[in-house]
Amino acid sequence: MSIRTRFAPSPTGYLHIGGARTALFNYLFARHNNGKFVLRIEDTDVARSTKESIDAILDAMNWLGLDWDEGPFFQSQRFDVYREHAAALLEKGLAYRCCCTAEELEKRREEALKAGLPPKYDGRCRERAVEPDLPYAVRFKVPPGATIVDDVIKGRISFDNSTIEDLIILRSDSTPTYNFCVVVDDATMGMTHVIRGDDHINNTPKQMLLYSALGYDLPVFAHLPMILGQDRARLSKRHGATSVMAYKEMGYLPHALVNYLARLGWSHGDQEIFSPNELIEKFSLDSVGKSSGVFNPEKLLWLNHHYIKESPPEALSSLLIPFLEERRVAAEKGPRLSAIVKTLKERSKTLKEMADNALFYLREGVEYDPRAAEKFLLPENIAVFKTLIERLEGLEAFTEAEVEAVFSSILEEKGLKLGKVAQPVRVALTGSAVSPGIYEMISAMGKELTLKRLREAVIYMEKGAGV
RNA sequence: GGUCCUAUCGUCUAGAGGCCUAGGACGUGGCCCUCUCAAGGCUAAAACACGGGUUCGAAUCCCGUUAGGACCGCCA
Repeated sequence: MSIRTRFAPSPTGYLHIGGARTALFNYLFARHNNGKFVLRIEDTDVARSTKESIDAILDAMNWLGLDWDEGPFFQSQRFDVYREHAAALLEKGLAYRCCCTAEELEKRREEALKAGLPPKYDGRCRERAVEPDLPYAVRFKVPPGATIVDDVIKGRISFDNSTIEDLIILRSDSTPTYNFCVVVDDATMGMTHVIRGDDHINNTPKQMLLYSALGYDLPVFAHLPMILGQDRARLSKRHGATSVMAYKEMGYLPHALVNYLARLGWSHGDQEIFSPNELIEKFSLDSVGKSSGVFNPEKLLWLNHHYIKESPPEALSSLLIPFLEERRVAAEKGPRLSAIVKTLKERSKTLKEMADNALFYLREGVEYDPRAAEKFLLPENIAVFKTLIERLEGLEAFTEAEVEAVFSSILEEKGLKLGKVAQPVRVALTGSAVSPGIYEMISAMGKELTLKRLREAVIYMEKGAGV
């Protein structure tokens, strides 16, 4: 039988890190097995579901490259299917009408909690003979016995049915609830494997009971351990960015996030770096760990830097443009962007950082850092600068090698160390005492801009000499 | 409170009874390289939660303790 998995987010917010990993594992498992990966939107809570959330989730899935084969299916469009299933259960006496009001139930729950008792529905409508003329919800009649979950990741887990309450499957407005929809959908959509967060473990026996009441075959369950924040509590906003798209905005590469998430809870020996295809090829539920893991932004940053270093400058350039526009500099005007990017890859951990580092290349004038100027733009350097300008002017291609040759000749003639010349030139060209390597930077900057800035620096130094 | 899950360096993890004086990676410290900053190379510190078993032998199996976590909605 062909493998089918699904990712089923509820559209009540953006796609977060935890959801993305669940989606990724479902995707990888399906792809690895040449199966199908289905996207389903769980929007039965009409009040909380929004179109914006749906779009946001789809955008994030696309950005991560988690393409799905079927869907998105919407539960809100399948209410008839759920009602038919509920009617069948009612018919067979496996479900019943409950007239308790939400307020009553809430009150009883609080009292039970206060008394230290399990806040479980007492089943008072279960055996009632007559149906009063009142609004009702439909509850599933949980049978006695025990339910065994054979989880691929966690192993065998046993639940005593007496700890499970008669859950509502249809609300009093006749809309279906989560546990019921999941079962009906997973069964009718032919899911072979249900891979989800282990916060759903306690739902699993309820769902299994529903499968059997409905007469459907069980899927294989695989419960992924949670992703925690630094304080080991479930990952949430207060731990920092949890939205997938926030990482895009911070200048992360999608595959860096994917690689990071894959290794959080899954491993393949000592390997850390996986290409997308390698992930598909090597993924297996057998090597998913059981214990929850702490989200580590530093390691993600390292991976991002790794992939920036590996990426061709041309690809990076086009990704960088939106970040440059954000900073109101036009990339087209400056030296060729990919030449710039090439000098920045080693020292930019994110695209955002790279955009900041690229500013000195692209802005009109140079703004000297006072401390750097004070230390390096000294009158004694005027002569060297003039020689340098002269010789650079004579260059044709302005390659890194040519530039280096010019520096070498001057250094040798004047008996200077490179540092004595490179630092002042660096400040002259960038305004800062920190920058990419001097030859590569000059080459990337191009003849015209380099000479312009060197000449401006000479003027600056000449003024300083008079003071 | 009840149900359930989990437990190897600070963090992610390797480890499926002897290969473990426990390996890799991130981070941290040091050294090297060096035109600054990076990158890179080398190196150091750093862990089997605890207590009982089982076994010739346990990080690995079993039990208990402890500690974390999740869930207990007419939310999903």
